[in-house]
Amino acid sequence: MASHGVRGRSGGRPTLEEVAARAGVGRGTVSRVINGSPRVSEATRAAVEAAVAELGYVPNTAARALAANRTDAIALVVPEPETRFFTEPYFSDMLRGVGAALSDTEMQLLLIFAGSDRERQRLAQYLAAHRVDGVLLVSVHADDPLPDMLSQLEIPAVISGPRSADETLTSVDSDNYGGARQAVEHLISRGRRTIAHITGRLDVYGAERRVDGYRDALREAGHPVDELLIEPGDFSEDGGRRAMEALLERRPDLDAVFAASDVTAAGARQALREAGRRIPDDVALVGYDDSAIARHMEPPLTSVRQPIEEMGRAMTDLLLAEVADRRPSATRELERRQMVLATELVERASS
Amino acid sequence: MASHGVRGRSGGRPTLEEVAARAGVGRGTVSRVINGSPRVSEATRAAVEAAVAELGYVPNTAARALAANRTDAIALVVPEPETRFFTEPYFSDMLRGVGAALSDTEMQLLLIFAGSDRERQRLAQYLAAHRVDGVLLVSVHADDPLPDMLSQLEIPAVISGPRSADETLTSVDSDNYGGARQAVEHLISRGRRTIAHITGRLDVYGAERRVDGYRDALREAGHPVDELLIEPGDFSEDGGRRAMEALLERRPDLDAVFAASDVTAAGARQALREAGRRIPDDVALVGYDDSAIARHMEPPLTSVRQPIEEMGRAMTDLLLAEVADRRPSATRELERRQMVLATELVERASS
DNA sequence: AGGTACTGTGGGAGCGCTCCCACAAGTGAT
DNA sequence: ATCACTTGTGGGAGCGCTCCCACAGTACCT
Repeated sequence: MASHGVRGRSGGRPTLEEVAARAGVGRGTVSRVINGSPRVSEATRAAVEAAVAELGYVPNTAARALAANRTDAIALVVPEPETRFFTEPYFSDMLRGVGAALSDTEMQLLLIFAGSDRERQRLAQYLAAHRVDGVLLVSVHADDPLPDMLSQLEIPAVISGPRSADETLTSVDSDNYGGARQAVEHLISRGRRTIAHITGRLDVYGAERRVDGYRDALREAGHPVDELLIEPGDFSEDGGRRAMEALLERRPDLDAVFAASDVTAAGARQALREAGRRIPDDVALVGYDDSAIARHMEPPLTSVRQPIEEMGRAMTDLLLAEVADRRPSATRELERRQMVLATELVERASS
Repeated sequence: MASHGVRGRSGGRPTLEEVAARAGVGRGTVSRVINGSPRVSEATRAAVEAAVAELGYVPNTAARALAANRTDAIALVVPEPETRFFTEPYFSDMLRGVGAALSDTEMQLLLIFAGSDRERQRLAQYLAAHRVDGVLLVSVHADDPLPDMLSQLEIPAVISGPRSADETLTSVDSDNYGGARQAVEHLISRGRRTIAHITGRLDVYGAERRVDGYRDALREAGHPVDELLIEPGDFSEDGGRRAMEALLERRPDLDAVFAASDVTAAGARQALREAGRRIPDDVALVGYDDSAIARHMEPPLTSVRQPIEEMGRAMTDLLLAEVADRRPSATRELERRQMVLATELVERASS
């Protein structure tokens, strides 16, 4: 209650003003040194730095945030329940990349889960309060209102996996098209002739691009594209199994399958087994994601690896650039950017 | 819905002052309403709330933090590399508990990894800047300077697992002593007579307490405590195996083992197998932690479960209480608290 | 000599809040 | 009537920064 008046002028944390007095310069000069402005003479800079060290000065983030209208923090928003976050290696890889990109920055990372309605409510409040300078968005569903909310609030955001070909947000994605081509070209090079494709959920842009890659790879190799060899799946194991059954019925002569995810491939594998087809002898199988499933499948699954950690790093770099671009000092306008990272085919025994 | 119309000065967000003007009251009154002070008449409160809604007012966190000298955020500090965080269920359980306790609060949770030296450096800077109101500390090693740093900075902190019997920080722990007793009493009740104990790292307080529990349980059941039956381990699988080998050599007549962790038990199991002992027929085995290992072991391992999620919740509640206690409005001084939560024996086939 | 450009510096004016003092108005006791 | 409270309210004085304008000093032109 008695905390009125001079709040421990001797015991409290030193302020800019105190550092300035100690160094025998003005407040503005100390601020310039702290913020690395080039407009300070070498001698002055040294004096200020000495004073900072002597007093153990640490800038007050709140004051800075208030005056400069920034927070020096970005959020990684995961619109999933925490469980998935811990279960799927995707997120930990992503987090590692983000962390790496941030490690030589002043930026603080906030991890925000928005799986439940309640959490989403909180998040909305949080964003409305502009408590972060930017947002990294991963694993966003097509109809999620989050991206638009961010646009409206004018909060810089980068999304992993654009929602469509003309995504308005800056995005980073792996080369779904190229990855699919790699898979199919690999199968062709192994002498497979009748290559089927079990797609992902086609309202996911990436899944669509994989179909495009599949088609073009066949076409360019001079193979006809038979629409009967394309069966929609939904990234799930069950979907993979059903799709495989349908394919076997329609084209029992197929000798290879490219599945849009490892999980889908696992489902397809079951259906193949039940139909008495051997992998890879009768039918070669290729998945997508190079997840743990791929390594542990029997036989181990050839799969397309996405550079998730790199994606995290790239997303962060792009976001930081956008954030920097909003600062008063910035001049040029950044154009919309869509970055695509190369995939890699990991060959295993299934093909 | 009206929030688009009144966008006034260069797209800025409404301020307290603007809300006050709109509601026809003073700035102080709006502040009181926002902060739920009881000293506001019903009519005024309603008018202010209407104005807040109409303008879509959201408090500026930075301004609040600066004026009130608080951040409305706490950190969960994990002094481990990220990998462990994602691998061990301990952390996700803990996080769930913390999240639950925070969910009806204004508090924001920050997740901070401090595994590498570099990260620790950052953390120190972060804490020095008082960017959080309080800190939750999990998995702290005995010689970690972090707790002292927090005391010095006068940042409220709660630690999971006290470092010693007279831990200076508020702490939450599971009942290591009681858990060990449960394990040993269970073995006794199953008719086991010669019960060995493989300890954890004895510089960890909790491990020490488990030894105490082991001793007391035997003593109270009228069994002699044979020091030759106590073999130090280090929580690792390899340590468990070596300890088991030593024990088998010294006391080949033993018929039960209480291991200080599931991982240790896994190591012990290997040594037992190699010595041709059957579990549980020849030797009963009990672990500690009730981790995934326990469930998947062959045979499934009886183990002592710690209520980790509850611990997270309790830690958070205690921390919030301490933080509230530092606020200017608070009067009473909180005493140092050490909370201990009960464990539960999960019986499986190994005993 | 004056003009025009820099570079480096000090410090005023806020940023949007919270805290607290002052004070009006109401209540009930003398 | 006065006094002593209480309740509700307005608004000043900061919190510790950043931004930016003013201005001294120096340099290099015409």
